[in-house]
Amino acid sequence: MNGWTSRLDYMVEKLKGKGFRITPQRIAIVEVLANSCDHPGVDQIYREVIKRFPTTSLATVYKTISLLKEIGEVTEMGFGDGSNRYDGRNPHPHPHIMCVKCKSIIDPDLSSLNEMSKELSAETGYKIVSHRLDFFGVCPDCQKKIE
Amino acid sequence: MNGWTSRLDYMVEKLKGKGFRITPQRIAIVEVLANSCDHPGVDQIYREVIKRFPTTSLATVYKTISLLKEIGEVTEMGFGDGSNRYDGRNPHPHPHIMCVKCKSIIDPDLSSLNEMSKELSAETGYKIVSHRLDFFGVCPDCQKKIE
DNA sequence: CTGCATGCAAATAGTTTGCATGACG
DNA sequence: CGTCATGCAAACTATTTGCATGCAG
Repeated sequence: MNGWTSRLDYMVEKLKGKGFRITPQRIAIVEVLANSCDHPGVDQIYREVIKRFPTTSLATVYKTISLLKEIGEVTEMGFGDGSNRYDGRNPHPHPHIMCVKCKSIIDPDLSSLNEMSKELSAETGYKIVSHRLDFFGVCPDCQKKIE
Repeated sequence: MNGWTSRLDYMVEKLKGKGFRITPQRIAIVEVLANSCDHPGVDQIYREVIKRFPTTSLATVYKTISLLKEIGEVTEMGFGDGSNRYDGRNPHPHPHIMCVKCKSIIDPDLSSLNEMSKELSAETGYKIVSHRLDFFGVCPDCQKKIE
């Protein structure tokens, strides 16, 4: 993120370093994940990837995402209703806001989360390893549109 | 919750008030949801219900849960991996902690969430309608068990 | 009685898996 | 060259839906 190496490169190098092979399909998938700011779903990633590698299969997309999840470079955001979205830019837990109308997702700034974890840990005795904080609302654009 | 009427009664009355029919299956399902502190999944609710109404179908469980979600008396907690858990005791958004080993879920005390929503609203222009805050960790019991 | 609720089975959607073929290292 | 990745199709799982029958109001 500091300029002399891109997130794309970082993820590719990490895969390489773990002994995984670098294939054009994987590069394409990682590239979409590294460059998408809109927290894409599998379908969206798939559609982007086949623009450049039309033979790529959905299974490969799933397998690659799964691989990236395992090495901790992609976060899956499950929304119960069978719609997973992915964050490949910042895989560490952080808050999201999803618009309930247009389904867009953004990353708001919000501190005081780590403190919360610690407070919680002390209070409950749990060893906190992760968290998720999602807000649901109506984005400014959708508020303007007449129902 | 204040003694002179139970959560079960409240939910049944609300269903009745909205014009829905009160069937023994619905009572049984609502009862499980109203009395379970462990945030049960559909399978668990189903298994409890057929103890008393062996003919109850899974479809009815799903339909009733869906109904209760619509009238705002049950919260669905989706965990992406196709494992929904439900909270029928306190349907308003509140934090959870799930143990990543035994999958138990408890409700910790944690204030300062509403402030967060307001701060967020002011910052992003979103009209926040809901949120979810889930922590993942290892519960005290599971920490004792040797891996 | 009348219509909504039930229960069964089939349909659906998202995701995973097995296996033969192909290509990275 | 050997092994791992790919792509296809079939398998899976959780959930939804259609429809005939049953029961609540």
